Amino acid sequence: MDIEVPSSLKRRKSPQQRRATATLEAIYEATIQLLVKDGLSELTTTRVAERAGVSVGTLYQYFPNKQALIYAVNEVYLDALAEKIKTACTARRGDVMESMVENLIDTYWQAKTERADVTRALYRSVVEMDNEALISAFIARTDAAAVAMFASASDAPSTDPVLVTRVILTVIFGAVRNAFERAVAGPIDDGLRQQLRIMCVAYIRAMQLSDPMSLAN
Amino acid sequence: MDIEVPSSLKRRKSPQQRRATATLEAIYEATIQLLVKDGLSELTTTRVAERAGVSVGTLYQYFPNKQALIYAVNEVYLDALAEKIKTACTARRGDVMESMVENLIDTYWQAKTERADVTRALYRSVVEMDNEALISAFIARTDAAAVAMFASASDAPSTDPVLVTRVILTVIFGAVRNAFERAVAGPIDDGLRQQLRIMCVAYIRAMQLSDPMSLAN
Amino acid sequence: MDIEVPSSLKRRKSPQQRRATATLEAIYEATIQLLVKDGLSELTTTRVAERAGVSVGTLYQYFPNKQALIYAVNEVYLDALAEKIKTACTARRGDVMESMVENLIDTYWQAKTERADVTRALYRSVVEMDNEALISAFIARTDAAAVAMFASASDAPSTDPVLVTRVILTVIFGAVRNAFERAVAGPIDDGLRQQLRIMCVAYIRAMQLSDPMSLAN
Amino acid sequence: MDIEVPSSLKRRKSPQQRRATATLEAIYEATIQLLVKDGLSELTTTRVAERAGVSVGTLYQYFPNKQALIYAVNEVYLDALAEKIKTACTARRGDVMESMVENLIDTYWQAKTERADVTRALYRSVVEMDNEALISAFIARTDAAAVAMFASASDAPSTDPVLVTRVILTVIFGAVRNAFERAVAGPIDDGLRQQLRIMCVAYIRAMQLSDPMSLAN
DNA sequence: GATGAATGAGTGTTCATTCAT
DNA sequence: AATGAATGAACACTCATTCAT
Repeated sequence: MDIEVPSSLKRRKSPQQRRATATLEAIYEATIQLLVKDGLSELTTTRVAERAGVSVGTLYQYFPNKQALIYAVNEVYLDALAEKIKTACTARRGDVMESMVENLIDTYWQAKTERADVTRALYRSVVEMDNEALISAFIARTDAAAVAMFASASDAPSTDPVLVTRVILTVIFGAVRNAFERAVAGPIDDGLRQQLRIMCVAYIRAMQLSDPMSLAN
Repeated sequence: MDIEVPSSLKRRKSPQQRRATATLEAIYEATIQLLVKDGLSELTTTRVAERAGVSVGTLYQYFPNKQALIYAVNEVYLDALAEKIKTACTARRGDVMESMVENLIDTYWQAKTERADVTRALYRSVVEMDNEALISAFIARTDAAAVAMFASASDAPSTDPVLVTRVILTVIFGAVRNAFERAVAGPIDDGLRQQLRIMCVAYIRAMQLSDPMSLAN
Repeated sequence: MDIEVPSSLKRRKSPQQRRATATLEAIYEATIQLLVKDGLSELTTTRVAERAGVSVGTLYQYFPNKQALIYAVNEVYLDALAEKIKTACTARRGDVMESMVENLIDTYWQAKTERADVTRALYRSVVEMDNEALISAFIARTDAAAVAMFASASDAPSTDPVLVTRVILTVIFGAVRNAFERAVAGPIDDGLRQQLRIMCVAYIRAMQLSDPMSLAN
Repeated sequence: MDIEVPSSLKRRKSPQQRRATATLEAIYEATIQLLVKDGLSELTTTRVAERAGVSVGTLYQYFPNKQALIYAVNEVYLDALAEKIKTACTARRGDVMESMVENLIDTYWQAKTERADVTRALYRSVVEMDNEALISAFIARTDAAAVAMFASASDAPSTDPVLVTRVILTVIFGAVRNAFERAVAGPIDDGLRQQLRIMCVAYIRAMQLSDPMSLAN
């Protein structure tokens, strides 16, 4: 189920010096800016280096190839996103299901929405083949965090909590992405968020009702 | 709201002779096959022509540029998909909400799933800029069809049927896409479909209950 | 000195039927129009055929290749021009040198100027290699006509009439071409014509004076 | 009156290192050689790079496109030519008209004649559209230099010195070009030069005589 | 005779990547 | 370590020409 990070995509050197970190940062930022501005097809290593204020040679000191650069940018983005979700999930441990889902939706929505242009740009850039590993990793992490959270719920339905969790995440992640596609370039329809909360809550209740355990109460 | 089809993407000539139709068909098929096999980044016009058994020149007689080819393939795919959904929606007019959603989910799921590799390949190929027009058109058509269907439901909730419809479609389309991303290359988890039905039904019931009209009864 | 017309540039069939003549005419006209409008580099056989209202196949029935088409257009143009000059030269036989030159200048000037855009377009299109044969032929014909005229002059200088003639033609043809280059796109400076007349007349007088024969008088 | 140099034709980088200068030199030389050998229509960027001993990529580092390459070659040629003329004009300041014209003719003739094959090749290559800017610039420079020279003549005719100058240059430049066309591939008829001198001198004398000022003497 | 779809060699141009300085 | 000039494989696309209908 896990997908190995292809070794050809690994960063070349870890930035141990302060200068290196700054350079790396500049390269990331330049990449994202260009992705937002012109899209993946217009992105060239030369252009990235130029905007980052370094030479192509330097860029290649940090990344073995273009692919790895895009991979890294997505990795940073998804890592941060996964981290936010994980934090949010940890904070709600022991709560009731409903507030858990609502919080989950809000966290994800907020994260995706606050820099909509970047979100859109990266949605498009992930297409490249080997980035699948990234997505798998992201999904694995978020699944784990959410499963742990929901399992700790005081009103957790006994029926297959993993399935329920996965369904909820699939719906949230998917719906948000679709919302981005619907809003070609403009702002994301915020009405959807409220409905998503209603829907997920309704789903949880339905699962709780169908639960043999809950009948006992 | 509508996005014009960029004229630069229009097909060059419509096939009027039988031979031309066959040629066009072969080009579409070749494109899809290559997209499935090697992905968008490996797709070259020469390769497509080769596999289609025609010369590059011929390919360019039908499509003004590579972009237009990919556009056309996606167009055919999305048109067929939209048509299927429309037909399914029309068939269920006057039914109750629940069976409508379930049918909608099954139809879409079936369509996306029966040639999973093609679905995946096209999900990836749509990235290219101007294909947004296609997606917008697809969304507009399916929204319209679904709105009409749900409006005809005997138990339609009076509250904002357009919103409800849009939410449902957003969730279905999004969840399915996410499911494809989760299943890197393998088969799509069919368990999700059942849960999606449950969730949407639960959502509809919730909407009906919150409906001021329904309280009257 | 004479350059053979390369056989590969010969027209394929002589238009014996009325229809053929009309077609040929249309092709010539279309070629010139396109040359004027977009220049040689934008000229394609398909485009010419299209504008001429025939199929490419038909065009190739009349011309073995694109080169031959351009050759033919220039040939028609230069033949007509040479003919005009010849006629003008014949008409002035027996006249005095001065009025001969003036008439020659006016005739050439008029011919080149009345459709300046065509003149310019053809100046540019002649570049193509094999068209040199055309120019040589044109020069040979006009030289001959002018030599015959000047030789018949009542005040012809005895010194090398061929040389004098050639010089005069070289200067006239050259100066006019240069005038076209100076007037990038606008009208040709008509002041030059008057000066050209003055200059050629002055030259002739100078030649007559330096003439040993004339000293005798 | 002035024509801007189209920015698309500008050289990409000016050579700052010694090696770069050598490379640029090699590219120019290769272009001219190929132009002389096979003409403009056979000139391909690959061929040029090959002969210059560099890769196409390198060529494109210096020139944004093929057009710009041809432009640059012509520019170098015309700049050098204009410079020669300017120098010659400056040197003769204060002289009498006759020796000025004769010197002008000889200078131009010499410059055009010493590498006749290159001259011929470039005459043909200028055709391409935007090179008009070059010609305009060349004409402007030479006009200015010649006007300044003739104005300084001790026997300058008072009547419209600009017109006289322009006429003389038009005739010289034009006649030389026509001489090249007459001599398809062989050497240029040197007899013409002598006649050109006679003609221009005769013209100047005529202008001086017609001059109201000169009657006073 | 006329048509125009099909051909495919050929061209300009890009851009990821390397490596001498 | 950093640079950026050089590389050249690869690609999209054109267009003169042919030939089956």
